[in-house]
Amino acid sequence: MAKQERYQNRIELLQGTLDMLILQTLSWGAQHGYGIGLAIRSGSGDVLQVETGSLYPALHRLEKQGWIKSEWRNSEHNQRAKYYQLTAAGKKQLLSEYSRWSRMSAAIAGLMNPGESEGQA
Amino acid sequence: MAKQERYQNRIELLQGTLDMLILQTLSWGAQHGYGIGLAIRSGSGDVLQVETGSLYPALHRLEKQGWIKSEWRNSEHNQRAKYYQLTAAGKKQLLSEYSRWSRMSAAIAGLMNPGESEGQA
DNA sequence: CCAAAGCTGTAGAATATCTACAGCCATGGC
DNA sequence: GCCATGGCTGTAGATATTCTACAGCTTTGG
Repeated sequence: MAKQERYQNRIELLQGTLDMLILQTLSWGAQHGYGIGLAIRSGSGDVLQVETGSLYPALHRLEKQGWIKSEWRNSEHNQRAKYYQLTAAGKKQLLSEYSRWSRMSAAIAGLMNPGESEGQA
Repeated sequence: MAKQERYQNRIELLQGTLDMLILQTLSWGAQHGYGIGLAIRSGSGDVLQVETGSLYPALHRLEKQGWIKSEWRNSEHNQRAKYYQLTAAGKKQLLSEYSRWSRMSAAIAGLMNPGESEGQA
């Protein structure tokens, strides 16, 4: 590799959180893949965005795990779309992933803001 | 693959945050790799832990980027150790990564707790 | 003298995300 | 009628990060 090319993969999500975000979106009701992507994007104020090349493989993965199940229907726009909904196992999984996320993000926040209880203001 | 074997790679960190955590640790003063690992672990109340196979490659990566620089010294325990310290570029990088982290974790929190301004308590 | 702890390192596996490409259908404007 | 655009699903391959597992050296203490 003559050129090192410093070729940052732009990652628009925190890795490991996509599954949780999909499950959370579905906890508001059945939805198709395209709609899930839009919901995550708009629900985060355009901060988080999922590329289709990440989204669809993730949906297939989650379905294979039994956390979501799908059904072909017609969308609002009269297009064929695969609607997903949470299974009971998926609800459990969502709780579990959220718990892990909470624990870890709190730990990181603690490391990044040490002495937060010191009330230095 | 006859057996699916569901073989979860246990990830004890949120992917993409290790560099930030290392830089943050070094912002408190020069430290060697082994000490950085301990600091992250104890500073997070044992929630976050870095394996040596993740830690040392990360340090080499950061040094190659010019965000940290190293120097061999003797440790408290009279062992040869490579002490790292932040460069000016590293301080900038830390701010940048923290900003990205804050933005994204806030966005995720918003999605996971919709209606937080609804003050239902 | 030897075990345990301190300290650094590499190789290879597993996985998640991205970029880039591909294709189909429906609607609306011309 | 035609075509562009948007809605919708999907795959292949590149890239990056983390982990597991291994390897080796030094110092101190019993």
